[in-house]
Amino acid sequence: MSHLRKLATARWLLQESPPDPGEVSPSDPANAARFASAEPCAWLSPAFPASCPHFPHPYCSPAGSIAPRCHQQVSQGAVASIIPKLPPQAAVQASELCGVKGQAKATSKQLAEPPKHRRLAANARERKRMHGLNHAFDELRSVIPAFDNDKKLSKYETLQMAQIYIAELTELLQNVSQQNLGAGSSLSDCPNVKLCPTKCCSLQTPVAACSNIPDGPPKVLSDSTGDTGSAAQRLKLLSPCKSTRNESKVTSSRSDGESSPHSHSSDWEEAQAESMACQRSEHLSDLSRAPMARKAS
DNA sequence: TAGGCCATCTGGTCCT
DNA sequence: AGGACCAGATGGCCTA
Repeated sequence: MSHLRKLATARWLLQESPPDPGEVSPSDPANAARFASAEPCAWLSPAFPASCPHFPHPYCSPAGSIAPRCHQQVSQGAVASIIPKLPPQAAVQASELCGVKGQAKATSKQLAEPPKHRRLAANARERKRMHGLNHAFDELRSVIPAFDNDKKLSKYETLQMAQIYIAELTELLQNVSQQNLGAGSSLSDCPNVKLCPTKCCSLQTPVAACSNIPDGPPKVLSDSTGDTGSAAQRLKLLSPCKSTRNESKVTSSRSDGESSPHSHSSDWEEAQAESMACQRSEHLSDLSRAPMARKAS
């Protein structure tokens, strides 16, 4: 868990540009306590439930109907394409659910509601829950590296990429820590190295090495190759190889986990890095096989 | 047209 | 008892 906390801070520190208003700074004393908490839920932005300016209530539109995808990156067209799927009763029920919070408790009549109404209410809750899950996936997509593809990452790919991204950031931290121990000079003298400015977390190690570290999370990556020496560069190469990578893709990545998804690319020349990727891919492969085993049972 | 991905519904289970 | 969570089923949309 401490790794995740470090990464939350690392990601913050890697950004040179001022954060978005909605972004959370771990150096903020108010947020420091959150990031210091051992409970991951505490790390979530308090603004999360109302993070979408269009729908103040989480996943409920102002009109009370379900907002299928309450996220800035989702076009209105996408929303419109989903809303009609909702059965009319469900929309009505959802509006009731969305507006009922904080209001009077259920009446005896509501308590004795027929099973059909309960089923509809459960459907609405489930819908809302899944929307929350999708929102979380969207948030995750927004912070992990991705190629400039039109197509967004699938849920499965998003989880894979997040896992790889976290592993690479962790490795980056470890590498720089070792450099810090080995080198006699203070890394804090290097303009490209930033130390966690607060005691909000245990991260007192540099979060960026003095070589080829991108200014921020590589939101959009090109498929250009270059110096593969840094961990950050390797991270680029670990990014999905859909349309921009081709030829020697080892196996295709399937969301049902039937094959071993390999994330490394054909132009990966560093044998060591390739070895690492293979190990990671094997690990991912193991993970991806797990659901199949459960299915088979 | 087949396959992938997704949203939704549904019933079961667990938890508070 | 009611809500959260989960997984299976189903149907729609999109793409190769």
